[in-house]
Amino acid sequence: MASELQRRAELVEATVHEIGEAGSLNVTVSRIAKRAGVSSALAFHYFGDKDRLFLAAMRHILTIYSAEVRGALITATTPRQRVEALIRASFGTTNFRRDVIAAWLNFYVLAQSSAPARRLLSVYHRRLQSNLTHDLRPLIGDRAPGVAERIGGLIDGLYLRSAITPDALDGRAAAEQVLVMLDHEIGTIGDAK
Amino acid sequence: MASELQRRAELVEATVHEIGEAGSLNVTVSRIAKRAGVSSALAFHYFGDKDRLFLAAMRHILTIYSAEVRGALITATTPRQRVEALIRASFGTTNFRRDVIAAWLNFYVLAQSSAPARRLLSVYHRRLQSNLTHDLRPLIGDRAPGVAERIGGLIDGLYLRSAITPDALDGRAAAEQVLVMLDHEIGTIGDAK
DNA sequence: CAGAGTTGATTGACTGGTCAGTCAATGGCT
DNA sequence: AGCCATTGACTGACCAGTCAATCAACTCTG
Repeated sequence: MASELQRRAELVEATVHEIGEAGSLNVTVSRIAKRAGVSSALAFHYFGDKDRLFLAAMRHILTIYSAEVRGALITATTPRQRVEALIRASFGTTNFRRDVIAAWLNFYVLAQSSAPARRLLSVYHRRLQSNLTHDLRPLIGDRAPGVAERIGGLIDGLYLRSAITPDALDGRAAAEQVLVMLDHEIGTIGDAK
Repeated sequence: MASELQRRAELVEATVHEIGEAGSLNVTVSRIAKRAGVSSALAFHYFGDKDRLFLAAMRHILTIYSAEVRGALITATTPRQRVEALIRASFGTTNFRRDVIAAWLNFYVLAQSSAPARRLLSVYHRRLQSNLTHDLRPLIGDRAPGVAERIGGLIDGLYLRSAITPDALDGRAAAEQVLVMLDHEIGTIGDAK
């Protein structure tokens, strides 16, 4: 017998994995449970229903992402380096695993109809926005929020594109593109209105 | 009795509408057919299966979008105006209908697992990229492709965000953000590497 | 022009399969 | 004994896709 925490973790991992294989949320709880080596009834026992299992999986992904961001930030000293770290972390290897990509895309879809998903998504958005703004402010002052919004938007957009067509644009190239934009935004006196 | 073309159009419209209400592709063909005022068997008769019905719906959306782009372009004379028209059209009212947004999001999800969907999506990407590059070239020469990729990426990213959280960022504001970026990219001698 | 044949639109009823969620029961650990 | 993990077996609902059968319009022919 395993502890509840172990089982929950295994089920969450299995959920992400299955979503990755299916490419959608059309995944049966039975398959997820089988991959985790338990019966579907146990999944229901621990998570209540399918939706909450998905949300737990997404929370898990966000937790890993946060950890990666923190890890990248500790080696950065200057504000510029910190911004770069934030950008690079967004296109890090973890985020580009096939299953994580699938989870993200479906997460966006789910956010349309599920308030809890929308809340969780806005947590990510606010955190990224806040991180970027904080480190941009020493560089460009009051223009920071606007620039942060554009950088965040470009990150999301390029992530989306490289997720679907990895040949046309890989994670490294996408990060470079964002950095180029950063240079243009920082090196200019043009104002964000 | 109605003509095949009429019925196909009605079914496609109904499909988009139902996807919008559900927020996902979990829509039964029966419901779609009912909304179109026909039996589900007719939908299968005309489209073969559910997937092809969805793809037809997405093609329809892309067609409308293309028409809107063309419409916006005819009143534009300078390259700069043309680029602006492209950007504004992407955030036009049609694209921001609830059901169209839902279709787009699910389209991205589908593109992961469906080759036809992926092909269709890449048509959109290439067209946008090509349009942008074409009109940017007179302004910035060889930097055009890189800038076009960033602008396209920012369009997609901000669309995504304003689609999910319309309060935080509406279509108009998103378009303005892209235009600000355009100014920074154009008004700078910084190079895209 | 009557009516027999043809073609395409349209459907109701059905099937085979799937799946979320339940529940009573089992088995191990303390 | 009591608690928690765990499950097998079920069910009630739902759904994609099929099929054989109508129905409406049009055409050809005598």
